[in-house]
Formats: sequence, structure tokens, C-alpha cells
Amino acid sequence: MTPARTSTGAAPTRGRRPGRSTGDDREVAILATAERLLGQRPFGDISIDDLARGAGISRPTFYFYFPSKDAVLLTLLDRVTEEANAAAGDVLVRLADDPRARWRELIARFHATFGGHRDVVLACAQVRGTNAEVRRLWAEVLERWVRAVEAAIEGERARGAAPDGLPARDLAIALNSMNERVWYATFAGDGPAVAERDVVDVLLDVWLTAIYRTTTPPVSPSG
Amino acid sequence: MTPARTSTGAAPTRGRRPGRSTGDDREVAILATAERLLGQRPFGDISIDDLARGAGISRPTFYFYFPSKDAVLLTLLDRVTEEANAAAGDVLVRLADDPRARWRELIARFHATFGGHRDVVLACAQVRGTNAEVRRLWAEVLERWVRAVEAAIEGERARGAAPDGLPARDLAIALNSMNERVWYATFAGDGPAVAERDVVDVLLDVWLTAIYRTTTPPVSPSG
DNA sequence: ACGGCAGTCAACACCATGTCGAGTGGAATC
DNA sequence: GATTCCACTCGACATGGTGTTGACTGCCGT
Repeated sequence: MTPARTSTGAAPTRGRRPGRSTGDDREVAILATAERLLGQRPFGDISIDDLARGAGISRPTFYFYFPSKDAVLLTLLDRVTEEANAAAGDVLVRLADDPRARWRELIARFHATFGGHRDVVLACAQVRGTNAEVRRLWAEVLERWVRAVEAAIEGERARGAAPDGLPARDLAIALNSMNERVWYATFAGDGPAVAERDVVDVLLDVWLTAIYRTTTPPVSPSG
Repeated sequence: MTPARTSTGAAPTRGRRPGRSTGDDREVAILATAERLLGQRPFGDISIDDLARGAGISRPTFYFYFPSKDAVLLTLLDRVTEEANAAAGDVLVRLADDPRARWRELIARFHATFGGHRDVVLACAQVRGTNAEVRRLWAEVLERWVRAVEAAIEGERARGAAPDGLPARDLAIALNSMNERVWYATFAGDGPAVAERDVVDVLLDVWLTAIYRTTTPPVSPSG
């Protein structure tokens, strides 16, 4: 019957039937092939046939596991954003202890996560233009990070460490957007880009000045 | 023989034979059709046949005028970036007179230009991932703007209005990247975005704090 | 009257995507 | 031990977009 539509989670057009099955390794093989090939050529130059053959199956069989090429990428993206979320964790909870160090830690961890999967991230950025599903997922995770940063900024203002100014949400959007685009340019290596070893400190500097108007924000409320 | 390869300028894969010809209006018709259709659906959903029929010609004839769909978009992008360059003009030459006003003017003019051609800009951002030619052109114009901003920052530092800090080029890249991504989100309207009427002031605020560490930079060298 | 060239298109070759329907083999059920 | 069921597989096909070929038209200069 209609295969590959039931999906594991809430997303409608991704994955395969849930539960155990002998074909689990095939699914993994497809994902592995995709990630491997993304290291060699752009996503658009990888055909479904390439993914299928790489996984040792025929093209029609590919469709048993994924509804489309984009769905494979989406699964890959899911992993990366989950890893990023885990890496970011609760770095911002004890912000007041050492704001500069905490913000830097946050940016550095994202940098490490994305840098470790640059092929996937780059491919997603490309596909985002044409694929609504990828766009939606990315918007979702971005919204989450924006909210976290927004809350942190408001916290800093509440304790008097950061001055009032732009609406915290607008500022959070601007800063997150900057990071996204700067990382993209750095990893893609086309056009004007910040050197990879400098990028964390460059971003950090803009974040700190935009939030605190200084690169050495004050520590703890009454210390 | 091989048509559509000589091009007007330096670019190798764009445009048609130079010189006068009765088919000039056809070329214009294709461009007009493209811009019109981009207002209705994404670039990927527009086929060469759509462009050809919209211009009143057959699909093979389209290839007499443009070597590909992307080349049409590239020509459209050329126009927009030229307009942006003209609009930006020499806003930064008398920066010291009223830095805040000048920077705002610069950002506002770009905003107006891009906003006036958002369909084209959005389409280019999408295609940039898959088309090296678009990527190259965009990198080129971005590099130009980065250099202008870099020089302006160095000027402000020289006159003592802005403190030292990040390398001016890195800062210029970061700020320009932020603008690009924030505008994209604002115009595309997907994901977290700044409201269109606020976006200039939000960007301005980050620019000023990053460059001057204050939103009210000092005027002219000696009072 | 004629050669050449801008301009035009029907027909074709190609390639990637997605679908259909007919299998196959192993585990659970009778 | 036969049977049924289902996860899983793929050959063959339909579709739709891209880019090319080769032949045709009409104008313009000689």
C-alpha cells in the first residue's frame, strides 16, 4: 500500500513506518550516503539514484524509505539542530556570573556544531529557498533560539547590566540573523567572509556592544 | 552559430549579441515577464516555457535571447544592484557632519531599493545556492559595499569618533551580513523577522553600537 | 537576384522524478 | 507443513523540464 507516510513524529512527509524492521540499516545507509556525497558535491548534483545506489538499493526502493530527496536532508538537519540545542543547553542560565564568557560559550558551541556538519548546514541553506518543509523547520529552531536570547537580554536589563534600547526580540532576531549569515559565508567560503578562527570573536564583539554597549559587561548583580 | 554568448559586458554566460536588432523588445519582454511572474510564484515554479510564452515566443527562441533561466534572473539582479549602488551613492563621504543621520540614510536607501524589488532579490537569494554565476555577482557587489563600510569605519576611528576594536573589515562583513539576512527574513516573511517599518532603525542601532559603542556618535572633528 | 544573417520554431534527445504493479522471503498463524 | 501476511524490492512506465538540431522566413545590403 502507500508506503513511507506514517512517519515517526508529527512531521507529515518524512521518514518511514515506525517500529522495528529489517530495513532500518537501509535507512541509515541512505543517510550516510547523503552525508558522504554532500562532502563531495552540492545537493543539487546528487540524484536520488546516487543515494539509492550508494545505499545498495534501487531507485524505487529509495521511495520506500523517504518520500523525496529533500526529506533525507530534512532528517539530517533534524539531527544537527538537535545537537546544536543540546550543545547550547543551559549556557545562559548563569549569565550574570560572567556574561562575556557565557555569551562566548554560546556562540562558540554553535560554531563548533555547525562547523562539524557544514556540508549539511550549507545544503540546507541552499534548499531552504525551494523547500517549504526545510524552511519551516529552520524557522522553528531559529524561533527557539531567538526566544532564548530575547529572554537573556531582558534578564540582563532587569539586573541593570544592560541598558534599555531596542525591543529585546528585535535585537535577538538581528543578532541571530547575523550569526547565521556570517557562518554561512565563512563555511561556504564564497564572497567576503570572516576567517574561520576569528569568527567567534567577531560575532561576540558585535553581540556584546549591541546588548551592553561595551565589550566588558559587568559581573553579577551586587558583586 | 552559437547564439547568445557574446554578451554586452564582461560576463560570459549572459545576454545576447551586442548591437542593434529587431529583437530587443523580445528580450525586454522576457525580462518583464520574469519580473511579473516572480510576483506570483517562486522562481523554481517558473519554467522557461512560461517565460517564452509570456514574451510571445516559443521555447527554443527563448534560447536565442538567454542561455538559461538563471541568466534572466542574473540580468534582473544586475539592474537592482546598480540601482542600489546609485542610491547608496556617496552618502558616506560627509559622514562626520552627522554620523547617525548618514548611516541611517545609507541603510534606509538600501532598504528602499531592495524593498522595491523584493521579488527579484528573494529569487536571487534562493538561486544563489545552486547557481555559481549569481553567487559570484552577489559576492562582487557585497565586496564593494563591505569595502566602502570598512573605509568609513576606519575614517571614523581616525578622527577619534569611533574606538578601536575589531578589524574594520571583519566588522563591515558582519554588519553587512546581518543586514542581508534580516532583510531577507523581513521581505520573505517566513520565520522570525523584524517588522518592515522597524527594520531600518533596528539595523541602525546595531551598526551604531558596534561601530561607536553609542547610538549618538559625536559630530564633526572639532565641535 | 541574391547571399547572408537576425530571428523563429517543430521535433528530438536527454535526464531526473515519481508511480504502478508484480514479485520475494521470512515470521506468525492455522 | 501449508498458508497467509507484510515488510521490502525492483523493472517498467509516465511525466515534465531542459537544452540542441536543423530547417525555414524575411529583410537588408550589394
